[in-house]
Amino acid sequence: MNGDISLQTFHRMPQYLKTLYEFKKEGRENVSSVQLAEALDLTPSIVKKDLSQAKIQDGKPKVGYATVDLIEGISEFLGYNNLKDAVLVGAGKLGQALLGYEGFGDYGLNIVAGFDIDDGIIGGKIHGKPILPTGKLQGAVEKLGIKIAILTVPAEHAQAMADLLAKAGIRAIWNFTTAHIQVPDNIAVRNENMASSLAVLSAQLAEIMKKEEICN
Amino acid sequence: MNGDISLQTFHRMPQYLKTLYEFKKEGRENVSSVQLAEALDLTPSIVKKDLSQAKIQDGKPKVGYATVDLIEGISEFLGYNNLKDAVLVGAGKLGQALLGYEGFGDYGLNIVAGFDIDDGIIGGKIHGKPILPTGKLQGAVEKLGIKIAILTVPAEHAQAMADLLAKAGIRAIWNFTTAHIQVPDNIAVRNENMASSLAVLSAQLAEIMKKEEICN
DNA sequence: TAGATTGTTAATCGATTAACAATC
DNA sequence: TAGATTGTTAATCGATTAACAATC
Repeated sequence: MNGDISLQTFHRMPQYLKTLYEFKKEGRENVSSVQLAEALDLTPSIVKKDLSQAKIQDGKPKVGYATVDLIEGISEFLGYNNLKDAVLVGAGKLGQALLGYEGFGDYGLNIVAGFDIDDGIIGGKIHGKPILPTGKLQGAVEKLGIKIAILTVPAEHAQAMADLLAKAGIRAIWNFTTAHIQVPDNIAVRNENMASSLAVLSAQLAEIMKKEEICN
Repeated sequence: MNGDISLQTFHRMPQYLKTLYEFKKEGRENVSSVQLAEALDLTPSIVKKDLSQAKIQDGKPKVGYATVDLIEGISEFLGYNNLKDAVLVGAGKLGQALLGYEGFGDYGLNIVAGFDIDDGIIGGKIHGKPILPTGKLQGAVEKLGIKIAILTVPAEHAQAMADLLAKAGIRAIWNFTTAHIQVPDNIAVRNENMASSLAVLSAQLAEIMKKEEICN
């Protein structure tokens, strides 16, 4: 049913939603593809294509889309209305920050617990989330039928932990480590690789600095 | 000079580097595009293209690339050898986690200070980095000639802060907020949007769960 | 030498953009 | 009605993949 919608489209949806909330706050009852595109530095074409492919709600020629209906439609489309449980593996600095990140609820994600090997934090709570020993990971995931894991362990443990997660029945791994993990193809992986992101930003910066030099 | 190298190539470079370090540790003196591709789930074609476009060091037919030379070449290419200073704006939970992230040094990035408006943390240090009032941001950036900023303020302040950063002479913004920021086109922006990433992962998960359903 | 692997060119693929008929 | 905007189709663009001559 969504197999033909590109992942790029999914990537833009939360941005549309955020913009729509702002428009709603400003009292706009309708929005056009041009307005959405301008707010997000996109083209009207891509906005129209995304919305027409993905959503139940139709726009009206000359009027645009009804703001609140579009908000509801995209929220539904993204599954923000029914929370999905997740576990977080590796409660170090980054893991703790993510445990305390309040935005996830808005995005339909509920972290039920963190797992770690450090006895100093096991048994306690961080930002209200219980920290359990890694040994209990598989049992908890199986019992609760959890499909999503956030991976924030040190890079050298990433693959071993991914294997364990796979065995436990996890079907989506949000990988915040710098390691590339190998998983069976019935598991989705999304890499949040800081080093890669920074490399791209640096390249863009170098390009800009070069241009400035030329112009001086 | 690098204007014709795609940003995708830059994105893959740190992954090559990481893999090469592992290969080196295993004692491999040479690596082929096939080996690199296998380790990272890429095709040999893209590896060869990336390396030939970006790098000074040539591979040898039948042998491959010299591991240590390739490491050196990519490190140089990515600018890991000369640290670039950066400021971090917004020392909340995520900001603090990034202030404490030790990996940045390896990637050529040095965070010199964090900025915030909270008197409770201003004047102190977090993970060894001084926290200064936002009012001192512009002066510090100008004086030190800093070009890179990490943006971790609440979304509603993102645009105002981006404007301030632009005025101060920042040329690259690593945006960790969910807000889309508008900047002049002599400033590079890299968005690290959790909501967008999660949307993509959820879509992939939904696809997988659908397949499993069909097969049962 | 024979065969593996490079570097590069041409073909493919997929996503974005442009164009336009339909329509409110 | 006239004009703005949708939804969709065709054209463009860029990145990946496949193919292959060069070569160690």
